[in-house]
Amino acid sequence: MKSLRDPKRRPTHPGAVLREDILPSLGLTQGQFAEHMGVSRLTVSELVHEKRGLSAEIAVRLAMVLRTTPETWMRMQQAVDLWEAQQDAGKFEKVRPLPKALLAA
Amino acid sequence: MKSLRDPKRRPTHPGAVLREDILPSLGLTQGQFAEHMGVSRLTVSELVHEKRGLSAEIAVRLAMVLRTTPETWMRMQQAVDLWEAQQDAGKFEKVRPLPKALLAA
DNA sequence: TACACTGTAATTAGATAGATTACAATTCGG
DNA sequence: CCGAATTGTAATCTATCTAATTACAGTGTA
Repeated sequence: MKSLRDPKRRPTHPGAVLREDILPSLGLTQGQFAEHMGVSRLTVSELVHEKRGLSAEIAVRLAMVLRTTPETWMRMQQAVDLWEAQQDAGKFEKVRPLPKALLAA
Repeated sequence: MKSLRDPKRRPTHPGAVLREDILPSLGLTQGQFAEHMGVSRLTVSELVHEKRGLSAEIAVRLAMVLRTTPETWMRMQQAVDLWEAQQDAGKFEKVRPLPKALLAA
């Protein structure tokens, strides 16, 4: 019923989790949270509004602050990145899949 | 015994897989493979020599050419990105983990 | 030897992350 | 209600990265 990466809707941006789950439940302001992360308030604000991607560095910082693993955050961002790349269908017109025969090896 | 993301060695770069597995088994030159992907020869060469990361766009192209999924390639690159980010231990000195008490919610 | 393939370098263009600063709008506590 | 805190946004700057193109030297190998 639900295929995984097909013409689906845009996957959840990690910033949405910060915005909707983490920050509210912590009762911290963006500024306070930014301080914990050791980044500027603007970095948090733009993340929360999905104006930028979540970099590996930010994933590590989040994991440290929240005492979790960076992989979770990386996975979410990866899903968004992949989805974004695939939107540009035109870019891949010249791609020539290899004949199945060749891929046996 | 083996922890997952600790002070481990650098994870395998996706370019290494191209270099050591894919290209040899296909018997294609870098130039030919680049044509299939619809990118320049240089892009393939630098990937194969791990001079650059594997972007989401390249992951999609590889998946199309090799008739697999882009996620495999993304995961490999993600591991490298995370490892790289964590090398810079100094960058994270000012990070202040939240008290466990606060993270109960 | 001639040709194909490869590694590399230089250059250019376009994106992106992050810092800093600034300002207007909004929210909220006293 | 008012002043302070918080927020959204914009502009600017630096640094980094991808990718294309072009070029050239080395290494094969038929």
